[in-house]
Amino acid sequence: MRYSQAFIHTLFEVPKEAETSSHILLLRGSFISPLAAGLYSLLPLGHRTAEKIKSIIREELDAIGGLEITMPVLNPAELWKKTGRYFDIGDELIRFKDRRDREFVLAMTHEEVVTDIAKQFLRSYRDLPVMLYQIQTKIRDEARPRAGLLRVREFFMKDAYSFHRDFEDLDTYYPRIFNAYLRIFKRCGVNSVPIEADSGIMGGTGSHEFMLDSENGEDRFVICPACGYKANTEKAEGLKPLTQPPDVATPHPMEKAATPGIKTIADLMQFFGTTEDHFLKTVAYEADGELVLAAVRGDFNVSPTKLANHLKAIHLDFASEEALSKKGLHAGFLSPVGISGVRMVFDTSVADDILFVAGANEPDMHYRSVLPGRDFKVGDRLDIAEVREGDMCAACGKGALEIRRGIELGHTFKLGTKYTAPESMDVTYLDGSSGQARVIMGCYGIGVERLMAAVVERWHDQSGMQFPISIAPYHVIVSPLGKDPEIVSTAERIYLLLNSSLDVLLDDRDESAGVKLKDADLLGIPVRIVVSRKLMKTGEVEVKVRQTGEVRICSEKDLDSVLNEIFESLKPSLEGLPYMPE
RNA sequence: CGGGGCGUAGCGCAGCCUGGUUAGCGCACCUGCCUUGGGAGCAGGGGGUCGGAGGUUCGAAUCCUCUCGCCCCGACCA
Repeated sequence: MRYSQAFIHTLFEVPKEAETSSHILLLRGSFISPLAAGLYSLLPLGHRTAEKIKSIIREELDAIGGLEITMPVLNPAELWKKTGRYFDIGDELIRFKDRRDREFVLAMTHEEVVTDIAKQFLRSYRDLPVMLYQIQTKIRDEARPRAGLLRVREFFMKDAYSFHRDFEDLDTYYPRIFNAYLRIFKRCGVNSVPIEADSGIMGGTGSHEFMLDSENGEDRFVICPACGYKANTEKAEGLKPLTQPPDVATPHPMEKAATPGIKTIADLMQFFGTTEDHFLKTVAYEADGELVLAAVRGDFNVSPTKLANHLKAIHLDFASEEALSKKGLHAGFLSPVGISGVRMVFDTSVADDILFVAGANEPDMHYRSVLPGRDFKVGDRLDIAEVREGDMCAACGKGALEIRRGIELGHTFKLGTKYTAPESMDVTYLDGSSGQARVIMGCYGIGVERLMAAVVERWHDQSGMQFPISIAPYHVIVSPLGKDPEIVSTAERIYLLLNSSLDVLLDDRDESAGVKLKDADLLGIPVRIVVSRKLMKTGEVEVKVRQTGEVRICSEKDLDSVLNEIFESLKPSLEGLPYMPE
């Protein structure tokens, strides 16, 4: 392709709305064009890269037996009501009526539709397992799109769904997807970190997120340097040792203390002369409308995600003043002491050997020397606390957990029967012996544009992007510097020679050397071939590798072998990541 | 949804506080000459409902009211 015909319109200046490097560079390189908040057009360069990512995804999924399909984005609301998601999902799901007044939604994923297909066609154990996937538009009315392509409202998602005769088969199948994911990201030029994840509203029995370690990521995950445990902070568990030894040796009886106007933990610490971890922090939530009190040790915070999961709640929110006063409770002085008729959840940090300071369930009053078990009843203790940087790893007890930011590149779920259950879409098959059995599902997603942006986050420098050869819009850019006939004809010759086997961009513009070189750097084309007057004297050309900065000067006839060497060196290593066919 | 910032040419900005010719600058774009190893030079040129609506005024980019949009932080987020 000739540069002058390629619809490339680079920007010299940084668009004001962009702050993240991938956002800035994709805009400056004219890969994308904003339409509205969280909506982008993919321009020719961005489109080419997205298509290359899609091809890699297809190759890897086809290699493990995946079958590509296409499902409609427009879905009848009825289907989504059947699985309950119509009611469980908030404003993120776009709903509307058609001209005949029938309710529709714009699909944000396709579990409903694919399960409907499964119900129609999967009859016998002979039909299982099967994996169907598509690369299709997803629409989500995100509360806050951000960072260019990292979080948008409409995007291409590769969504795959597998169907199995039982959980064992799903467990056997899952590593194939897992490995294919590692291969896909690796082939796109980035290392992904698989972490244990919360499955959220999707439900199910197990889930992994594939993260790219990145400052600009919006997710947080922990990593244990000792045992390698990795998990989303929404799920990760740390040990909860005390900063001071327990104090049951002198089990003072509980006593009430007036604490007029003292509200913050800091003030209370001073008032009672004790440390944060000797307070009992009680927080009120409404879980699907029911008032719930959650108690953690004072140095922890309640994790809403963990709490919601334990409660199997769809909607969890801080309790309103009204909900509290209906039960005669007062925010700021909540306590499990003397409470009844309200559901309580205790964190594992609420230990039996600590004399706590706790609220008194009346204004301006606290108790001191509150002993769990003696002064209030403790049921099961669950992990509902947010993990903190430096907490000891609960998996090995040896490592201090590190918290990292990451970009979620992909997510895999063992769904189980969430969509095939009788109360959902009720999908069964004939198992060949005892009759009907329930289909077990898994689902697996990758955001295409997000992956593109993530690769740019990982691969760029001051001058611009540094695309991995596998997903670069063009493999090679040929830049003739100057208009001498000899320079032009050499560049043309090289272009025609390479263009039959590679994606080549010929910078045929009447631009200064500086402009051409700067643009080549900005666009991040992996290999640049410069033809210049300086080099013409010896009949040579310059080959430069964008990612490494490596420069080779070679004659035109050696170009082929030099390029072969370079391309070989740019291939990602897939060592240890074999296909896992059936 | 809460907090903050910003809307003037394709991009980046000045002008606004203190209202007053034809709204200005750099980049980009077009024409010609010239130049070709790091966003050159000279000359000429096109491009604006100053986000929108209403108001104040003889007169509004500028003052007032409302409104829409975009970005950032947080909440939220199959």
